Amino acid sequence: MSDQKRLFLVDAYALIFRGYYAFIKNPRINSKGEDTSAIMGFMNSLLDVIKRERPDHLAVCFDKGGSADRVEMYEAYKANRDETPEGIKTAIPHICEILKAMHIPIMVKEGYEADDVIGTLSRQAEKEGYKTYMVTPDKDFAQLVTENIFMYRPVFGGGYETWGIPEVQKKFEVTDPMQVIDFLGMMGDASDNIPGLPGVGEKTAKKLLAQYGSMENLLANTHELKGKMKEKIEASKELGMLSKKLATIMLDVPVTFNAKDFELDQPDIPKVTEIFQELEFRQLLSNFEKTFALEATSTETTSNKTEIKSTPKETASAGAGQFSLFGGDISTSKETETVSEFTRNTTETSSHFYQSVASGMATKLFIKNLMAQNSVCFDTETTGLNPITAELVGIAFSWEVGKGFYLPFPEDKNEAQELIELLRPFFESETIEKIGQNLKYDIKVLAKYKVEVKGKLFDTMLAHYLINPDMRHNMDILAETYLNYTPISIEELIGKKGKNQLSMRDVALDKQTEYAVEDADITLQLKEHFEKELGAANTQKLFDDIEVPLLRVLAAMELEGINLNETFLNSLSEQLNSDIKSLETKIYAEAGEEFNIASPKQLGDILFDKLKLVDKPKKTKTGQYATGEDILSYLAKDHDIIQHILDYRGLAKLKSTYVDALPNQVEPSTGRIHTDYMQTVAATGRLSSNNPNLQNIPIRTERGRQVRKAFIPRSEDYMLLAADYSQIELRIIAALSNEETMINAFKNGEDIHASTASKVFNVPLEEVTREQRSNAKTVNFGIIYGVSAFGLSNQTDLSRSESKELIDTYYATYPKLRNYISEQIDFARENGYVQTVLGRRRYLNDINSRNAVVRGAAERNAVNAPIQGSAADIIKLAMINIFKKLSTGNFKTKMLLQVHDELVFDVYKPELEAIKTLVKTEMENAYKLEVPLDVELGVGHDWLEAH
DNA sequence: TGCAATGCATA
DNA sequence: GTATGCATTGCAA
Repeated sequence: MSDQKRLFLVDAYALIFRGYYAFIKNPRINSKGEDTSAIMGFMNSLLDVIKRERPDHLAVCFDKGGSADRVEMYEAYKANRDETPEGIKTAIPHICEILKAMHIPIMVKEGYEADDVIGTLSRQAEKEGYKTYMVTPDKDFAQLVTENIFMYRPVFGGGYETWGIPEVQKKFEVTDPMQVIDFLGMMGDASDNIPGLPGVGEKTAKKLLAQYGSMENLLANTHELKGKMKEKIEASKELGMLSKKLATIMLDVPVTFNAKDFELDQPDIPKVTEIFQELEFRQLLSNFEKTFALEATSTETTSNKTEIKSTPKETASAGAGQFSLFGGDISTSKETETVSEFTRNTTETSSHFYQSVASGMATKLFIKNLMAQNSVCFDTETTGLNPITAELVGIAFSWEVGKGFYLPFPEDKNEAQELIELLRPFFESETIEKIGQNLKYDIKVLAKYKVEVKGKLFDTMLAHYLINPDMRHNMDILAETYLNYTPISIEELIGKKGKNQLSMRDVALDKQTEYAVEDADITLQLKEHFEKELGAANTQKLFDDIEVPLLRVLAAMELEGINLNETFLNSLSEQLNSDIKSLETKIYAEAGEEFNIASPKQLGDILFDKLKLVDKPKKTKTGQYATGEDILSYLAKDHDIIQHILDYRGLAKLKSTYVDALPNQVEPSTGRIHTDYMQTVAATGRLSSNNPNLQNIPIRTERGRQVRKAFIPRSEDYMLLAADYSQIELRIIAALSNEETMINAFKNGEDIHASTASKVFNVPLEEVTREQRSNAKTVNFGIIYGVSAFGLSNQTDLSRSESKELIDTYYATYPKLRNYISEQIDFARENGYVQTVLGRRRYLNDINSRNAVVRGAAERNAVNAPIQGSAADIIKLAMINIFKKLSTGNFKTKMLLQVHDELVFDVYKPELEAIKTLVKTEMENAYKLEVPLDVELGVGHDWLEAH
């Protein structure tokens, strides 16, 4: 190895942005509501570099105040950059503080970019005999590469690549790295707003460079070019030279490379520890400690450096002769400490003991051991994702971290049932707690084997939903976030989805075991993690009293499904088809040509380019003409074609999304539609429904409403009952704000929108016009969504100023409502979250954003989330109570659907009166507010009639 | 084949 | 102005 000294220069902003966006779908938010994604991302990269390369010398370089020289040359330089995201701005001071504590020099020079600082330092270091590595993903740096200066680029998916001269030559098709400047100058750079030569992209730039070698030479020989390109380039010679200058990294920044200052020495460990703890970087802290602890030991030991040892890993199969393995003595034998590794742990790097259990005696012994536990994590493996058709392939169990067992299931149905019978005492035990990730799925699978899962439940997915509802809750994400562990991916096991995907049944037993037990093991670890965090506030109660009991309710509703009148839908489809056809003919005639009406792009071109229906049409953000419903509605009265298009769209949507789609969703084995309720996706606490979505079946238009006729009771002996909360969100906001005027209106059973209109427009209740009521209704809803005059005027015929006036009068009428709204916003500012009546939280990181648009959105969330969320809490309570009564009362009636403020039941006719009372009582009394809750009931032979 | 953009259904 | 899910087009890979 060369003993040449190595200097690493880190391009701070580039890594910070990269880190920030790596977490963009899943931002890291700590308990104080701070977005720490950028800090985390940057620190991960920095520690990674230190750990991998152990540089002798290291500095981190920042931009400051942009490049004065470049802006002087070209006003638009970097002008199109979006404003730096809030999460990055707030990260910078933290990062600087950490770097200081780590004794890593920060290099900045006012008026220069990090590129220039790095360029200058690397040249200076080169003269002093250093090898320099520029740590950055930014390709622009390639121009600086020499024999002694390299790029050290993080690559997607982890790891780094080093670019020396040969790599740059290959990447850019140049002979000398300096030509990268010409290359960038020619093709331009959208992100830096370097214009480049018009019409020249990457391909052409490479070609020209190969031919002419430099920008100057190209511009001097434009006579050799041909056609359009010749014209364009000759006309832009100045632009070309300017672009080249802008792309050139400066090498004469007034900074000095002082070797002594740049030496990497031991950080101030207590200080760094303190900062990391403050930011709640548990995993990062341990990485940090390992990174520097390792360095300490490796310098102390004189013996040859020991690389990280390979890890013990055991996948054993317990045959009948190995009973003792169940006795619990295994932990003493092979287990060693988890390896200290910076990178994520995986099944390859973590010590574990996963075992499959053979049939016969081994299984019996295993179950005996299982029954002796107080709390067990389990995970079912099946042949597919649909729990109604999926068959059990195996079940994994774990009750001790790092250890678990896998019980494979025979393919033969009778044998499988025999095996599950052995497990019945476990699943139906009231005393053994069951832990799982998305237990609703496992419960549904086991229900097919007539096994009920009883006893206390702990669902890690639900737990995390309450802890941080804005995140996603896949096990893989949770494992990576909280355990720094990457589980075996299902794709690794059964392949990408599509043609050649295997079934779990086709996977070798040892692989099944590794995968399945790993899931159970991880889930168990996550549980230990989350149960502590649930302690905060009312979260534990919400978990125990709402989400976990609801899981069983939802499982039952989903298994039950709902009956669908397919014959009816088929005839509806025919009708729609002929109507669509005739509209199509009319539209083509009016447009003078045939085109795809469903394509917004083509439609826009026809309407606005060809027919020129409007002087200056509105464009969407992608530059297309906007053809949304709101836009077209304005034009409808002037042009027949518009109304026809709107009708066409409506019918086409109806047909494809509902009338034709629903019959395909009927489950053959039950003949019914089984939706899947997602309990952990809506940040406010609502449920969502998919495959199919039964929460958006049409109702507003006459035509659409017909689809509801297709939802019918299970048989002649049943009727559908629909129970709706009337105005629940308005009642909640009235109650929470303690606005007496509104509360009294509800108490008196008034028509709330008319009542609001009467007060706001100052007319007697009987004289409220339809228009006044309608406007009052819009404002009432607007309040729930966090009104603005702008939004209101968009929704009504009112102008912006009329809207403002209406809102002002509204607030004057209901002063406490206004107070409540500002209280919510203040609360969010102070605490970083808002909460529902049951204490369900929603964190709002942007509430203090300096960006007014972003902040405004967070403020509307602060108003809406408690309202929408409280309504969700209340109906969840009602569902749990009703479900309980239906079971204990041995009713034949089943709860089938939930649509946010509505419940639908399949009612056994003899039970109708009892059920009506039961449902209304439970719903209206699910939660006590200052305002009475009101539930409207409807009964019918289909869902439409029930309304 | 997968993804973003657009549009639209519900509460 | 809040919260979702899904069909379609059209482009990228």
